[in-house]
Amino acid sequence: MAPGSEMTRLRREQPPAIVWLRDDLRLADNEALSAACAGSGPVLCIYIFDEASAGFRPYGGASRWWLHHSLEALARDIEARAGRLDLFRGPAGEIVPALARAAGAGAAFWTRRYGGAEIAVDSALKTQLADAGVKARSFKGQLLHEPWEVRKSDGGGFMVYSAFARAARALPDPVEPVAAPAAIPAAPYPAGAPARVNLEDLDLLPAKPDSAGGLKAASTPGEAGARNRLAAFIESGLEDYATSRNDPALDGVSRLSPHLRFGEISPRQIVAAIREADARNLKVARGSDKFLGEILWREFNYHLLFGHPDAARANLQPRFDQMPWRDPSAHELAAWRGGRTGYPLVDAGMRELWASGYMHNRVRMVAASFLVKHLLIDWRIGEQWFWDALCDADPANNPMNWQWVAGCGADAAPYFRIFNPVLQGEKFDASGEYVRRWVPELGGLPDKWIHKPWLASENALREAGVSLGQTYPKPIVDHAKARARALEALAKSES
DNA sequence: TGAAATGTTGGGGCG
DNA sequence: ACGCCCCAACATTTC
Repeated sequence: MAPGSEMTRLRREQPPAIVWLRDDLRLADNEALSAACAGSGPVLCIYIFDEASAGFRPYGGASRWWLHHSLEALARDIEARAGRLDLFRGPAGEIVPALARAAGAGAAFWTRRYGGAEIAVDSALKTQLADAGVKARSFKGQLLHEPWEVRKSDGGGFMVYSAFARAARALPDPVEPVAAPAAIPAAPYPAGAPARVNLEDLDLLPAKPDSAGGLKAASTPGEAGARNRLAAFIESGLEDYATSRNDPALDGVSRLSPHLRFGEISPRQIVAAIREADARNLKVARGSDKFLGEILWREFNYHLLFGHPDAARANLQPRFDQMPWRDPSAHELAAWRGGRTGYPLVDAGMRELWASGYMHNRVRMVAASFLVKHLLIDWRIGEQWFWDALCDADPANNPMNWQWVAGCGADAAPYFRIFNPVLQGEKFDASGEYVRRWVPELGGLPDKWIHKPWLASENALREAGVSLGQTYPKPIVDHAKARARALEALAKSES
């Protein structure tokens, strides 16, 4: 048996394989990485920070923070297996071929993406690399099933979630996740290749160090953090998931969304872990089924993105193009963004978002509905804010969920389905714990008034130390009037 | 994964 | 004892 150093030497004489990591920042269940490591040559692991290619949407601030730490963790994990992660900045369509040429690469592998601009870059690249004699191959990894694998009987794509989910559930479970490669033998960095950058050069962290404080406290970006999060959720959250998921004060959801967004964990790994938990403990069946349904909402949103690459801009239902959105005033936009609308549940959610880069899903629906329906502001304005502020903002889920709330999406809530933020609060945050956590100036109010302080008596307000209009705002719109206005606007847009 | 308005039913107070 | 009314509770319809 040749000593390790001899094997390394022989391996380094072979042409290297490039693994282009994008939204799959993990070593386990990464078929592109495994394929590269299974070859006879060394491996060039690369990440390209690309906001230069046509149609690429710049990352939001919270996503940049997460990405920074995720790349940091990924580089460390790769180095622990004798590999190296090289970072680049610029248009991927130029960097990858230039690198392949300089390195004399024999192959290039990556995990598929589903946005319009991303597909355009990847498919052009595949052709270009093949023409240059480089074996380019893409893999499934971001989804359980490719959009073209879940089809209606007429071959078309689904526009209704329940039908999509039924079809997806009828497919065989995806293959078992593949293990992380034992070693990722680094190829020497080739002379004449595009210039590498340091992580710090990408400038992904906010200028004011303190503004990321809430993010740091709440999460651990990276593959190990994702794995721990999943294990903790299965251990303590899965059994009661079906009900706990609606209570924003509880730790009742998985909080895997930012890990999934950057591919630190794959949906295949999640499903495999759920199945295993099901087999081990019968009591989690209900929760795991519900959770699988949420994973399938994510799949559905990517399915829609694949069929509607312009969905971050264009209404999926064209009749909404006539919707008479109001020109938002700076004041009401600031009130919504800053959590000062006077509706405690909305304000708690918007403050959680700003402070932590996350918002509980139940509250996302209410806060989004408030912007679109109570303030009659174009959903795209809210979508952009969430894109900037959410660590988990991704090109499929963020636009599709906003369209769902606004009523213009696929299988959307009917436009007239208008959330009452008071009733939603009383139903899902009955104890007011969530509101008190994020809107502490209302903390002294009794449960009865915590979601509608403007109806409390002068006396109750005084005892709680609340002065409406001073320590906490009065509602910026009246619910009943705003509801009537929204319904009227819809009727107008349909006429 | 709505909320509000409207309709229906039945118990109980009351003359 | 009976009819009338009120209204809570639930069901259905509408937005």
